[in-house]
This record gives sequence, structure tokens and C-alpha cells, in this order.
Amino acid sequence: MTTSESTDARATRPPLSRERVLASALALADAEGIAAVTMRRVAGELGVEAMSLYHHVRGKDALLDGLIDVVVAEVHREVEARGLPDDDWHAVVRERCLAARVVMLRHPWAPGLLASRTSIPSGVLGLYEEVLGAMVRAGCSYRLAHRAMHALGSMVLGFTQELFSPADAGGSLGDADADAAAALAAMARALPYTTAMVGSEMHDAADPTLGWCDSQTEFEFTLDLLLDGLERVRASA
Amino acid sequence: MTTSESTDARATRPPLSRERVLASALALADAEGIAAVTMRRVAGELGVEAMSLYHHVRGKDALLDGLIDVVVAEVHREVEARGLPDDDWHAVVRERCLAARVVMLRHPWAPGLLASRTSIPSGVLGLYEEVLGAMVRAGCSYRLAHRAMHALGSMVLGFTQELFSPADAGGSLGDADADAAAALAAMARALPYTTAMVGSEMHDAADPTLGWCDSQTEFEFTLDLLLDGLERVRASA
DNA sequence: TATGGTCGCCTTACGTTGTAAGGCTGTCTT
DNA sequence: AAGACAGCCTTACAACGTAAGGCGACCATA
Repeated sequence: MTTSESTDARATRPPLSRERVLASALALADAEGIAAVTMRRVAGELGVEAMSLYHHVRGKDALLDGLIDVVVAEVHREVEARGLPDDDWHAVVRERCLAARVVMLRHPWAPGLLASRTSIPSGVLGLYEEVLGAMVRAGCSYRLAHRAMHALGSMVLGFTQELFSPADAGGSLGDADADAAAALAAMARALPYTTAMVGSEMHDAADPTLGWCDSQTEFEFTLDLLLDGLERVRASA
Repeated sequence: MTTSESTDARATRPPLSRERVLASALALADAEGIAAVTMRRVAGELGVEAMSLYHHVRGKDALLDGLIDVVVAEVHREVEARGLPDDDWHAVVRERCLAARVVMLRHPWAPGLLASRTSIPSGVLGLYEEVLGAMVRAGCSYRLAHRAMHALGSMVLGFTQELFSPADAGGSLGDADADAAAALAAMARALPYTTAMVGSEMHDAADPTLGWCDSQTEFEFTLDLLLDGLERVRASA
């Protein structure tokens, strides 16, 4: 009985593999956040016991490293899917940053996870190399290119960790109207400029229900701010 | 016996308080990283059992929120400790960012923790308000000021999460020389620009033992890049 | 001066986490 | 045929956050 059951189960499902483990973990992280990625949970998703994962992954830390590799590979694929200008360094760098961003938006847990790793994943070095090459070939000094790496890297990772989301800034709506109004009034008194900004931006927003803060636009604005600044430094050197 | 012991212990140490709990957690996080901040561990540091903390802190999450409040208060104090230019928005914003940075450097776990919180801490709103006010009074539109918040915030938080630290880029030194040389050669082949950049920057660095990558300089460079860009947009509007 | 309440801390216990150690069952090699 | 091996499972342990309740010391009131 027990024998036939386990035989059935083994026949039914495809054999485990590092790829299947990582795919399962990725799906789980996307669906329920990185905290849901638990050895037992991932195993359960694969119809298997927790300890079985250890035959394909050294441990939880290695699993998370693998997850990062998957995300970085996705960025590479996204870069290839877009056209490669290759002549204009501005465009080359811009495309890399935007590609990285769409992938980070698909996997909002990725920036935090990346930041938590102690050693830099090798795939990321490949991305840096491409950007670096484009800048240096365009006549940027290594010093300038180095600084660009810091600036752009911190922006790509930082922008997904939205510290300034509408729901938070708006206070806890959904309470009684009186309470909400009082809270809003108190906020307007304590933080007049912030309140005015939210009001002004919400009024200007095309679709206020979607959120007053279109972070894609913000992202591209900041990106161009940096790229223009870098170009200015390059040209003046 | 038991009675006298507990009496002694209670007489010996000052009574617990929210402040003492937070101070202990802060010291622990600074010394051993945020992962070491455990209810049992913090309690142990105070000569107390884990559950005793719950009389002064709602739970672990509230403890971490408290930790953030402490850090934000430290930023405010740092801002006050510096002189207040107050006339030049450029300088006002710059000082805030630099103040935030030195505090983040003192508590490297803070940016990650801040990013992990779901709701924005009220103290941070105060900082935003100051920067926002300076910009708006200087003639920036709310739209521009809003974008500046995103750009500057993501930079301040992102820059401490050094994804590009010397130890990593340099590979694992400390092995046999032959292995290290081989690894370096392989890296030079796979990542020629990166290798060249590290070499170039290390050569130029005043004190190579301190690290080829002076992130304070990088930070200020990026900050000024952003501020100059923002000023240009403001002036042209 | 007794008495009951409250405060501060402790004890015990439960469910969840990562993972070390070892068992069982097929398949493959010699 | 026999032994090695791969793949999965079982059991077990320490550490985690925290719910529930206990116990002594104080303090106000009767």
C-alpha cells in the first residue's frame, strides 16, 4: 500500500530539479511575497517534503541566490528583447535601466533581496560591464563611469521600494468621514507643503483613481536627469 | 532564596522601559546586524526574559518601528547640529541629504529596515516637509518638488546598500596566489571594462588600502548631479 | 491595618522556521 | 547477483514570535 502510493506519486509528478525548485519559489514570491518562500512551502507546492529540496539546492540561502540569478537572467532577456541602439551611450544605458526596472516591477521583492545578499551576483556584473563599456567607448573616464554606476544602480534598486505610496500619504481612509476629515485637517496643519503637494498632484493627475503618483514617469524623469548631468560632465571634460 | 534572588536582580538593574528596550535593540543592531535583533536576544541583553519586553513594546514589529523612529530622530538631531542656511534651497536640501546619509552610515541596517516597513514613518514625513517647503518657497512647482522627493529619497536609501563593494569586485583574495591570479585573469577576460575600471580607480585612489571606492565622494557627486539638474529644470520653467 | 488591585516580570507552551542525520526504495553498474 | 547510488521521506533539534496565565511587590482604600 505505502509502496504503491509512493510509486504512484513518483510516477505522477516529474522528477525534482533545481530549475523546478527555483520556478516554484519564484512563483511563490511573486504571488505571496518573499516571506512566503519557505523550504516547507516551496516543497509543498511541488508535492514533496522540505528535505527533498536539499538534493537540488544547498540550503535556503542558495535558493535565494538562485532566485536572484533567475531575475537577473530575466533582465538580460528583457534587454535583448528591446532593440539595441549600440551607438548612442545615452540610449544604451537608458534601455538597460528601463529593462531592469520592468523586471523589478514584476518581482517587487527582488530589490530588497538583492540588497540583502552579501556578495554581488555574477549576473549583475555582466549588466554593469555592458553599461560601463558603452560609457567608456563614448569617451567617459573610468571615474565618471564608476560614479554613473553608483548613481544608476542606487536609483534602479531604490525606486521600486516606494517609500512614498499614495495609500500611506493619504492617511487611513475608510474610517468614519468625521475622523478622516479631522485627520486630514491635522495633517494639513502639521505638514502644509506635503498636503498641498498631494492635493496639487492629485488634481493634475489624468486618472486620479489610478494613483496620484505615476512612478514610471518619476523614474524616467530622474533617469534623464542623471543621464543629462553625466553627459554634461563628459562633454566638459 | 528565590525571592531574595529576584529581589536582588530587580534592585540591581533599573526598571525596564520602552526607551531602554529600544536602546538595547539599537546597540544590538549596530553591533551584530538587524538579524540579531531578536526578542529573546534583546531581553537577554537587558537581563530579562523575552516576554517581559511585551509590557513596553506591542511586539517585534512595533519594536522595529520604534527603532526606525529612533533613527529618524537622529537624522533630525543631525540636521539641527549643522548650520541652517535656510535661504538657499540647494543648500537646505543638500544638508538634509548629507545628514540622513551620515546617520544611515552609522546604522547600515536602517535603509533596508525602512524599505521593509509597509507604512511610512511619521518622522520621515517631517523631513520630506522641510525639503519640500524649501523647494516650493524657492519657486519649484509641486510637480518638480514631488519628483525631487523620489529622486533624492531613493538615492539616500539606495546608496548605503552598497551593491558594489571593493571586497566583492576584487574576488576572493586570501587564496593561494596562483588561484587568485587565475581568477583575476578570467575576470579580466570576461569583464574587461569592469576590470579596467577597478584597476584605474585603485591606481588613482589616494589611499588604496582604505578602498578604491570612496562612496562619500560618489554620494556627493550624485547628489550634486541631481540638484544641478533640478535647478536647471526650475530655472527653465 | 488588613485587602484587593495593579504593575512588572517570569514560566510554560504552541506553532513555525532552517536543517542535520539517517532510512527506505528503486535503478544502474560491474 | 550484488553492491553502489540517487531521490525522496522521517525524525529530531534549536531558535524564533507570542498567547495565556502565575507570582511577588507595591499602593490605595476601607
